[in-house]
Amino acid sequence: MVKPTLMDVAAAAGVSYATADRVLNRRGGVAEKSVLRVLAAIEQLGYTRDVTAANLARGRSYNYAFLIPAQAGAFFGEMRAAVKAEAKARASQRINITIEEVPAFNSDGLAEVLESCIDRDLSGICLVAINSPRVRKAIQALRSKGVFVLTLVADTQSDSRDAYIGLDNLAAGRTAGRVLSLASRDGGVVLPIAGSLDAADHALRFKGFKQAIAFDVTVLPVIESYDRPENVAEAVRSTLEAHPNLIGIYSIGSGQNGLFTALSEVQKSATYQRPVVVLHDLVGSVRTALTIGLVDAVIDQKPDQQIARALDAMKALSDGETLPADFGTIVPSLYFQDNMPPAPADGPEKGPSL
Amino acid sequence: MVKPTLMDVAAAAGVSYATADRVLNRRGGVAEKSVLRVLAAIEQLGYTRDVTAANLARGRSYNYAFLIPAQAGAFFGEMRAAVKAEAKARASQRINITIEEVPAFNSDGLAEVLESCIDRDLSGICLVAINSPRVRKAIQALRSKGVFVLTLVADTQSDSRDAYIGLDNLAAGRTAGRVLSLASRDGGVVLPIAGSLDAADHALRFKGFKQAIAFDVTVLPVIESYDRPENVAEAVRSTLEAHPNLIGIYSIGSGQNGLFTALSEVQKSATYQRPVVVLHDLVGSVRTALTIGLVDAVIDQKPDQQIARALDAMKALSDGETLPADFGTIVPSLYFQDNMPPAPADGPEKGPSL
DNA sequence: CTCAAAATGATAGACGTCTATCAGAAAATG
DNA sequence: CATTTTCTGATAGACGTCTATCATTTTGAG
Repeated sequence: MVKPTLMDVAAAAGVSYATADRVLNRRGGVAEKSVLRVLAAIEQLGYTRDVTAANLARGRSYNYAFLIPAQAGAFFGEMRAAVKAEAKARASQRINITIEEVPAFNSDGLAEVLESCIDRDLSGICLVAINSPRVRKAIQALRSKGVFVLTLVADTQSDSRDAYIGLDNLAAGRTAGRVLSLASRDGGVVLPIAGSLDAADHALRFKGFKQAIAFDVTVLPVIESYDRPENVAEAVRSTLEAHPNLIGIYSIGSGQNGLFTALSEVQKSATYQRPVVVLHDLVGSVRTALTIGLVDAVIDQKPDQQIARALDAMKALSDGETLPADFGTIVPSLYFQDNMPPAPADGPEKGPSL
Repeated sequence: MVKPTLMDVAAAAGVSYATADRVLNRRGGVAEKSVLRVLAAIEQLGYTRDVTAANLARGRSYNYAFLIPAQAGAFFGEMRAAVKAEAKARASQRINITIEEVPAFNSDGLAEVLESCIDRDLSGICLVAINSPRVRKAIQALRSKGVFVLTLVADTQSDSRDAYIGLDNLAAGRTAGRVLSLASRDGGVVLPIAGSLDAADHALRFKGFKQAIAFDVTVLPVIESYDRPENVAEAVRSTLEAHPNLIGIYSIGSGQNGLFTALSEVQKSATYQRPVVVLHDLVGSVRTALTIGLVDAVIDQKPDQQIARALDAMKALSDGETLPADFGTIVPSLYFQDNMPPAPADGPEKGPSL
């Protein structure tokens, strides 16, 4: 009834512990027939190795590093908090996690940190990728040392990392399109605002958006705001002037503050009916805007789930497993003010360790 | 640089391992000042006990049972699959999970199984509750033996279990209301169909629905289908006849097949524009309906996440931690055909254990 | 049959913790 | 001061596995 140990397996197979161990850990030097008997015993008893005991014996612990952009933006702040929370939660499982701040939008800075990681005895690294030759080279160097490298949020070339954990941006855009289509049952005009269509993620979101938008809805030419709030605000104002019957806005990127400014103007003036607004990432300010009804729907990429997933992935890789094909794909979540998840708690101190 | 052990703590505190151990495990018989020094050392070194080693030494393993209704319904089938998947994934962490089939809608049957669990050396039980005195009594008996009891999907009285993991039904209803409000910008008529308003979850969903629905939208009297497909189909047909301009339908409960039948009739006849349809639980048939565009939005309670959450909760309780207040609250997910999560894989065999 | 090569068995020490026991030291009691 | 009581230290064996070593048996080749 109890879980069988390797001793039980050996006994069942009629061999010694040593031989069973040689088979289990592929040490070689075992006769074919013994291998088969051990494998059969494993199968028959339903033996699974007690990984915790194994790690204990091996003196093994998992060391992972997260490189998170040191950006003012709330998004990476939440991400960092999520990493800290997971680090605390997994500390007792022999998983050590460090967070490295990386200068934002700076491929050389990123590469430098990556290069400094090479002799740190890490088993895995998680980074928000920036595509540059030097970064790719640093990643390659790490991987050839046996370090698993995962990209998070933003990807590199798919053959230069072990996995990518990130939002399915096409699905995200499609979802936004669907919402605005729902809202414009009898046709209408909608405005997409992107940071820059040169950014792969924004381009993909926009593509999905157009795919899902209903045929009788007019999509205005996309405005590129370069994520500057004043550009966003200006775009909203002038579009509303030109199209007083504007039904919806899809804000593909950042610069949300400009959006909020313009929208609250609209809300005060009774001239227009406020358009339906869909935007990304349920960070603090967005959460507020959604709560007070300044915007309608938020597409979230669940940073906390991403880092949990990333850790699971790194652990699985470290344990020699292979990841399912779509393991890293984060399906976008759609939140209204009614189904917002609770804000991430800051310090849920758990009591003194038992 | 390495993780400190209890030995290190003892050394730092200037006491023996035995004393440090006495403090850590609250064995008593330690002088106040020694306690303080040990605690200080723990604090200073940032010591956390290696739980895996502790469990190993204690010969402790976590035995949990899930009681899942043996219902034909796809929902509990998915739930069962999710339990199996988690069981496999955690087998190597000294967590043993068994699934007990329980007759559906049968409080005595449930109670019987519960009663049979009492001498099974379980540390936790997870069940889909049915409110009956006998069930409550069985739960109490278990809890007084130190077994943690969690309710899943359906709750009992809140003081008679350790935690409830389940959908926030009010938020779910509100979300549905929000979607249909979005779809009826200039007012309109919508139809809610429930299984029975006597069921707490359906009542709560309906309440949320009414809360969130826009003021200029007319909500028809709720139809109670008792989850019978033919009733649902009939309700849809007759309502469409009476209200050809019906904008939306919110199916609060089950009996989805009747809904699909009626809807595909509508789709074929060109008489009406198909109303916007919101329903619950992304199980197989619903997934198909969403994919082919027979329905528009699905509110899901993420059974796989629920069972993962339940396991985390039971483990935390077993480890003497206390759960955060809203730990069991599952926020409803809203899916369109565009952001559906991948269907749960059946057998993602991982390679031979390392 | 002989001898080397291959396969197997036996076993010890480690990993970090738990539990238990026993002896000795320090403190409190009268 | 003698005697309890309370506290402390030391240590051993266990948990399930890994790694390593050495001795022994079996096998296969010549």
